[in-house]
Amino acid sequence: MILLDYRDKRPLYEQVEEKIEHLIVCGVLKPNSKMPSVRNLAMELSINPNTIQRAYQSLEQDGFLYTVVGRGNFVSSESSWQSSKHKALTADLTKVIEQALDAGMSPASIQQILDQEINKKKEGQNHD
Amino acid sequence: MILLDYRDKRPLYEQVEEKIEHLIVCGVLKPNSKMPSVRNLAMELSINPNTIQRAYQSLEQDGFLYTVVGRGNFVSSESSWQSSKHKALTADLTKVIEQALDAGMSPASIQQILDQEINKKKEGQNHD
DNA sequence: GAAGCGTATTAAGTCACTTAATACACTCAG
DNA sequence: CTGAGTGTATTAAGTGACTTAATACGCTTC
Repeated sequence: MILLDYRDKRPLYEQVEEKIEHLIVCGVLKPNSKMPSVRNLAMELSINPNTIQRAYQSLEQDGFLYTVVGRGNFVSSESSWQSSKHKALTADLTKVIEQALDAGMSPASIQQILDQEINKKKEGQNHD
Repeated sequence: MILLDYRDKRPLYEQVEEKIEHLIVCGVLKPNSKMPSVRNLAMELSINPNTIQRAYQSLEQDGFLYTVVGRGNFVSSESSWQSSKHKALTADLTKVIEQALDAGMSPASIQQILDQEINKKKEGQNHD
């Protein structure tokens, strides 16, 4: 299910987290399907259950999983993690824009950057 | 000139950096005026010269100071650090907007956030 | 009540980062 | 051209946060 890379400098729980998120977003793991138990997955990867636990906890925070104590972890519905991602992005955008305005950057400059990125995105899609 | 706060959890060089940046932005330190030498300021604050050196180096990177080897550090012109700040902000904005678009956020949503922040800023200025 | 599950607490290990010690290189006044 | 001033490079010590593990606890189901 998952392959760890020990040459990767990032922590193990982050690798686990990232790969599971990918499997969910890509639709490999379907909503409401059961995830492996923290112990099983830990055994499979030869690491400590707490490491899996930490990954699962983060994934729950981000809306990708939900937990039923004593029963296991399950994949959330798409709407759940989509709204979660949306919230996070909104927070990031708000913060950066606030900073820019506080530092005296003109609204027009920011608008220009936004338009530019939107165009770049469009170009990337339909290059006919 | 500067007072260190040892209860502050942030590193010393960051405190020094921040306070000097503030003095420059506020116009207390005038362009082309000479900064204290790394040794003098270190002595005054009873810390290691390398710590001051590190702060000065960051400030140079950010366009607040310029160095003449063997002579000392000097305050940069306003245009220098203004353009530096502008660049950093532009990079931040570009990155976050890219992320948002890649994650499928609609241009309209982003536009809405921007407009909202611009209005908030305006309100804060002329509350008559 | 036993076997499965998630969870809490604690501690060991490690690693990046901050700070310092020290030696080197440049500039300029005398 | 020397010495006192300046910035700079290298190396190492210290420390603190973070990752991971060991272990014990509590819930759910059959």
